[in-house]
Amino acid sequence: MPSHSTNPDYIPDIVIGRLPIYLRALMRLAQDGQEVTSSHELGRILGISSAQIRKDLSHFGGFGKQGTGYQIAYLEEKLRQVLKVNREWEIVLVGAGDLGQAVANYRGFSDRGFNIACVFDSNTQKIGKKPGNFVIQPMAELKETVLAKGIQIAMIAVPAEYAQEVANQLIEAGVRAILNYAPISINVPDGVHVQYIDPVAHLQRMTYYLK
Amino acid sequence: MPSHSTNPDYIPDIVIGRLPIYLRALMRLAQDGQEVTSSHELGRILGISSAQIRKDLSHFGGFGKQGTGYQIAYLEEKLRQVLKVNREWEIVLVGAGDLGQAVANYRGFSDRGFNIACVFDSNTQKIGKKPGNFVIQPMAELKETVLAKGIQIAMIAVPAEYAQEVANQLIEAGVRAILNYAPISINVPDGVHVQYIDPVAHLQRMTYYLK
DNA sequence: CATATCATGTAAAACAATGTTACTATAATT
DNA sequence: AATTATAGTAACATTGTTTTACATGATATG
Repeated sequence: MPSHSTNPDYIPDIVIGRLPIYLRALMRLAQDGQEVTSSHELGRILGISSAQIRKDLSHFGGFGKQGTGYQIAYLEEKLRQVLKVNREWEIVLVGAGDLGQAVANYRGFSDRGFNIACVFDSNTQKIGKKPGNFVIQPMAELKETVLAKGIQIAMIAVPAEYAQEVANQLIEAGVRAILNYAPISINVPDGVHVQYIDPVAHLQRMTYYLK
Repeated sequence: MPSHSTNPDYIPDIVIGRLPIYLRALMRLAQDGQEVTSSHELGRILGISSAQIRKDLSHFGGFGKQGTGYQIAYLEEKLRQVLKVNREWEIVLVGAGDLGQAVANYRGFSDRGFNIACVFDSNTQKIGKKPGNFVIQPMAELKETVLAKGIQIAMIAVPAEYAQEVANQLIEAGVRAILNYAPISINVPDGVHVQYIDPVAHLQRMTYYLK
């Protein structure tokens, strides 16, 4: 997450983070049969100011039409291009415990262009066919398999104490983006991106405001 | 998420959001048998500057000792107090499909003080005993049950098209904090907090930087 | 015991993000 | 033709966030 105001092409990560939210809203509007929307409507739906939406989008070009608004299908396509999700991505999943199996079986990934291409676990008893259609492979095969497939994205669903070591191996195998379900922060070199899914952290963030 | 610089007690939400991360790191250090840490060590572990950690903590008082650092157990306890997680919280879960059942069976919640107290689903065929120890109740019983138990926290794991309506019913029943697993933004009145779990949005945020 | 080192807490400064306003250009509607 | 709606842009003000610098106190060392 570099910044460097010296680089005019630099776009704040916080802006990138809002694009999937815009995309999600556009998909919903499209599904409801709507063809055109506006920054005001999007803002109302998302609880974001219309000015901010226009400003965010203007980083990437003019996608709307003055007086009319945005063609939903067109803007959706443009956002997919920007986010590079106008293609399918293969993912490697490490960890086939309860959490890992739930992640493997979650339909939302393949529905939205992310295919789990292989699953690894250190428990040799799990090697073989287990959840859904996935053949669980031993960790020893990770590097070779991931390199061969050229996979750049990983999900980690192992106990916290193993997450860092797993991350190291993944990075060794060429992974550049990690979605970490383990409740622990991991250290990665520059150029590798990490996002965290920790539902309990989200809950704890809200309890502050309760009672 | 109000601000108002007129209120000296106001603490930025982004600061609140980092406290669970600090807590998570402290728990790990404690588990490893360590008794004392410092803002520098925490910063190194978390990839956050030590100054920011000190500043964040200073909002709530002086928890450290100059020259020494922070007693891990003490700081952990203080953070729990601030976040109000030095107690157990009951949660209502709505949605008992694949995702809802996976959420219901996830050990991480009860391990960290969040107990799923009841589960609702609109599919009458699911009413009865299904996942883990949870008896799935019909939506018609939601308001009465949640009000009677005084539950303030909910998790939504229903298809996106039903999420807003479910949220409305939950808020009617007194819920003030919602963890939404449905990939859609929901509108809530002031005083109700929402957090989102959308793994695909996290992945899409990272693909921008790939290739 | 004096000195060096380490670490917190905080004030000030620097930086970044957001919101506001004003404006132009364009499109659709009346 | 006039009115209304909207995007896109720029300038600005405001707010929020992070970093820097440093005074103070604690600990360790020689």
